[in-house]
Amino acid sequence: MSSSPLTGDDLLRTLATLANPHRLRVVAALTERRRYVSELARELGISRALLQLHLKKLESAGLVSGHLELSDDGKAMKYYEVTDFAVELTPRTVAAAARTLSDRDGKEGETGR
Amino acid sequence: MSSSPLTGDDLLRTLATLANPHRLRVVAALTERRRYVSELARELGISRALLQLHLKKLESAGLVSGHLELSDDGKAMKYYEVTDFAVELTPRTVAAAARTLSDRDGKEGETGR
DNA sequence: GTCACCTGCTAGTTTTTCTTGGCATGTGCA
DNA sequence: TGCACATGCCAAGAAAAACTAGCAGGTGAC
Repeated sequence: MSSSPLTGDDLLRTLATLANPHRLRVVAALTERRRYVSELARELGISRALLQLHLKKLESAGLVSGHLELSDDGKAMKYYEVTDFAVELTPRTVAAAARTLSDRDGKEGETGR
Repeated sequence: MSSSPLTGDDLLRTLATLANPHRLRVVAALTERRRYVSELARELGISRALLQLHLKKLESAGLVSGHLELSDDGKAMKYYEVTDFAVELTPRTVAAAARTLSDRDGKEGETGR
């Protein structure tokens, strides 16, 4: 329930992260219940390498989180679950966030954040 | 106030469109008041060609709309203003949208739009 | 030992998006 | 006529994101 208005850069990262069909499906699947990487890859019909890349992006954006666990038979499984994010997108919220964007394209390191 | 849940493809388009610092600033500026292209380009400090491209994307995503008008001195000015969009981003809304995604990467032409 | 299943990383290609620069059109004004 | 400002579009290069393929390590079971 982090409905606290994000900074422009965070909003940008969140939007860019969600703006991908695979990642949207990943979030959808994990919303149902948590899953481990290989399981999810099979379910979505994409390669593990690709999925890991998407999971990495989702995780750095704080939308999902992964935890390494040992299954009963001793195998290492990395389980992922969704974070309880909440972002409201309206002209006002976007305008507010835009004002805190770090200079040019987010290259410059600003005070914000 | 179109808080009606978008289809997966529409959500994807909306997210992809907003996931850009220039477009975020454009929305922010237009939220204040409407503006014509050249005016906005000067204000944001970007080239007109670039801005037009961003405006085109924003418009096809339905986030802004432009109207050609004739100024008092007979010049053609294209004024843009923001649309009153509203999108809620939470695991549930994302999951719901993901289920309506057109097959592979949205390449397939579906019924929607 | 060999197979099946789990994780993680990286180099390199392909694809998409972003940007720039130039060119064309039209109006009013000195 | 030449200048200032408006619009629109396109070709081509630059940059960023997506994806593939391959290799590494580890455990349990037959």
